Amino acid sequence: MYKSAARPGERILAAADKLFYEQGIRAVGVDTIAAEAGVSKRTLYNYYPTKDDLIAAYLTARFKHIAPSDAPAREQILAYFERIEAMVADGSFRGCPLVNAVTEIGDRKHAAIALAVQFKEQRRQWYRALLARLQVKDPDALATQLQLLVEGVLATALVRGDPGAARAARSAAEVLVDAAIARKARRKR
Amino acid sequence: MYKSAARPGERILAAADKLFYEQGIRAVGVDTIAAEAGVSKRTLYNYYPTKDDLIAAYLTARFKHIAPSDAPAREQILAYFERIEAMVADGSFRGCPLVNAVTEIGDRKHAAIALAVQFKEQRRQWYRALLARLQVKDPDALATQLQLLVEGVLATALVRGDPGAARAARSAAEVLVDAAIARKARRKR
DNA sequence: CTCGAAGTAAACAGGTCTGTTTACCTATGA
DNA sequence: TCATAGGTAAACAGACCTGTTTACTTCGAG
Repeated sequence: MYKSAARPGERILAAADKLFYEQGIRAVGVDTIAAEAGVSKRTLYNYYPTKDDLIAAYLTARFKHIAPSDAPAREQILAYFERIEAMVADGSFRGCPLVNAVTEIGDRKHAAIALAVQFKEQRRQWYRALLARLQVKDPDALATQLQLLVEGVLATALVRGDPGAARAARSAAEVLVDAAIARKARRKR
Repeated sequence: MYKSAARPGERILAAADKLFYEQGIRAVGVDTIAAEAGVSKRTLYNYYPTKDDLIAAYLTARFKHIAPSDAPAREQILAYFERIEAMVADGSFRGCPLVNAVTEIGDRKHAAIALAVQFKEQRRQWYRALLARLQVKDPDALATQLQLLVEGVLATALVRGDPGAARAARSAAEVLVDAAIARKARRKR
């Protein structure tokens, strides 16, 4: 490994990200991560005192906010499904890291579970805000439904390895959103 | 453990089912399963020569066909979401065993992955047949979409532990199915 | 130039895992 | 009666896990 490609902390996190995601949190030992990062185990434990700390850092680092955009709300929502399709299609897709972590961890009090709940809710609020701009009747409920489609795509693509599910989800989202908009229009009449 | 509650083979499978599902496949060792079943490790390995065999048996045993019914197709579809809501609500829900297995296993050639793909497809065909009875335009695509909602509920309930997602999925399914039926009717006009 | 921070390599402790083996026990049917 | 199939209990092999420790090296700032 190239010693000075990046600082040790970053190399460790990059190695953990790669291995945890590809093989699973429980399947990868810290020895393997240290080797992949080109770092001694001592150094690894210097940066992340326990494996759980490294897991939490891995999950935290993976999720950033969606960049806000001025594009029409309906297009933003549908574009998100296309982004997911691209993610799923590139071959290395192995499911949602947060859901996987919840599956693998078991202990409901682990920091990773709270992180997952928090992130999923944040994403749901992103939908909710866009739907509010479309003035649909119940943006909260519809946001939940759109997110169910997203989670469904992630799980299905994990099992089947096929990005077709993402397209199906996009068109389902279209139907749901347009039905909600139509209902609003009908109400206005 | 009561020695003659059932035959060893069944007791082992019951113990594996409980522990694998509650704690995860990787989290549970064969020692633990043998102890829970009240059986020596020797006997366990007599019935299931490797842990992988036991995993495959666990997953196979969990999934039965849906009992065929003469109820109206639309009602059957919606009732399925209510069954899932009940599953999710009882507190011990820990996600879909097949999806969890795929997450935990990693090796795409493991028998469990083929089992998961096969079962999910079988379930999708169940939807497809019901939708064909409703004479919607594209039963195949809609079947996929309904299944995305189901998978979404399972994943979301795993993370959030909340059965509300199942109700949201039910009403989304209602909108999707009714939109497809309406489209058919419009075509006929 | 020297001192200290940060790194390496490698062994170690104590635990768990899968799977095997040994020695013994017990019930049943010929 | 007694052989045998099927069971128990417990130790064992060999691998891998997390986390610690020891002894040595490298390098940059004062």
